[in-house]
Amino acid sequence: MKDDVTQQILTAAGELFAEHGYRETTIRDICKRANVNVSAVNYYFGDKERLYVQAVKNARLQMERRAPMPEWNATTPPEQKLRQFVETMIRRMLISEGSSWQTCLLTREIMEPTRACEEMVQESFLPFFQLLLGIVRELSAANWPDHKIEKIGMSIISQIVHYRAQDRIVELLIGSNQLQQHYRPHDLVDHITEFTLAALQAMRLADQRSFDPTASSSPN
Amino acid sequence: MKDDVTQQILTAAGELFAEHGYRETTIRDICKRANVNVSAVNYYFGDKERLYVQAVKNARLQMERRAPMPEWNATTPPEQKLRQFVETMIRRMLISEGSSWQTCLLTREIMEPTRACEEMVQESFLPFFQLLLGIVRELSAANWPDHKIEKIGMSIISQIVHYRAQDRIVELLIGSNQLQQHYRPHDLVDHITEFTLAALQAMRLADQRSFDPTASSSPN
DNA sequence: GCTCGTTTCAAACGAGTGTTTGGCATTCTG
DNA sequence: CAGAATGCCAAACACTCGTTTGAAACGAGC
Repeated sequence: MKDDVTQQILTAAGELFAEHGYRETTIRDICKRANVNVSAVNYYFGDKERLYVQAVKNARLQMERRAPMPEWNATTPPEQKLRQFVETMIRRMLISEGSSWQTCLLTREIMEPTRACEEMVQESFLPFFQLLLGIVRELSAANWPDHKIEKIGMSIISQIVHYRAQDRIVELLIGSNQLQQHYRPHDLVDHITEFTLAALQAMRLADQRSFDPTASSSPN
Repeated sequence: MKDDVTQQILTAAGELFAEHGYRETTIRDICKRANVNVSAVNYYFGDKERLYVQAVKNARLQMERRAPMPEWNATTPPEQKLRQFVETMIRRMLISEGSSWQTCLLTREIMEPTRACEEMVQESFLPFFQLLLGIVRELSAANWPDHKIEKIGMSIISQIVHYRAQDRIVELLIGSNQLQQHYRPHDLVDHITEFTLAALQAMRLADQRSFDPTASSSPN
């Protein structure tokens, strides 16, 4: 019975924290949704802050379980890896079955980090980002410095995160009609992959040209 | 004297709202910083929410005044326009003289829109975004549909906003050493412009090739 | 059936917050 | 100058919220 109650509280808390944020969510609201007494939070979790940290961790684990990274072997081309990376991240961020309170909560934590943030970064984001950098490295010229690879990685991440973190603004800028028609997860994966691969291709080409100006002489 | 007091309150409120958010800043904190009595807020602004809306508007006007868009004529090449657009937006978002509470406050409003958001979008963001779309259109193939242009615009915006909205995560991912060394505003303008122009160039090329496969036959 | 540890509950506590109030000081006005 | 209007202030009010409390209900083990 104990595990049952804690899980009920964790879920209710996750949903409410995701929707309204830490400060705007009251323990009373959480307990009402979880059908438990107000003092249950303090009894099982100590205080509101520790409940929040647990709820964030719970959300992260659920999210990773829902959209795991695909497995690759040595022959998988980097273009395919990049596409699948973007696909996985979009799935984690934007899947709208039940509109995924898990990612909403984690996005809040990205935008305004609290004590729950550091574990999230260490356990999840840093390895995830390193994986991306490896893919980008495969698609880059050999002589590019690390900080250039990292900036490209940031450019990729930012495009994906944008549609979750600034979703309200996106809707206001392009209208909800366009949004439903042309901004489905699949469309976004296509666009972001295409845009990124195009950029990398042209940057490799420009780099190569600067060493070997005879390759092509078309100006502009 | 009246204008003096309201301006003092607006500034104090803007700084505190930017740093701690709406809910976490109290009227008492604002009035203490502004050296006025607690009841001054209700006397001059009605209530806390209306003060917040005014503070956001005030911040937006100050930000636009600080980093106006450059003037262009008919002969300005679109590549230069894009670079200057990115430069202006980076300056608005990231200038750290006094670490610009104005943009912090506006970024909060982007991430979690309140009643103050709609005016900000209508008055500032929408025309700004339309301007960007015009530039992108100049750099695109003639047959690309509107939603493709818009997605490219989003890719540009997102790269810039990312460094303000997710700045804590950026620091955790790349380390504060790297951040100070390679992520100065100027470096970011360079990278984002280069990345975007490269993407557009290769996308134009790919588009052109699909109509005229004889242009180049290099595989990969 | 009794006991003891655990879980649940209604009620209360105490700190913090937005807002109001009633009066005092200052400034404008006829 | 008298009086009205405005600006300003300390105190109080009303309410919310996180947390605590003390007792009741429950359940396993002897």
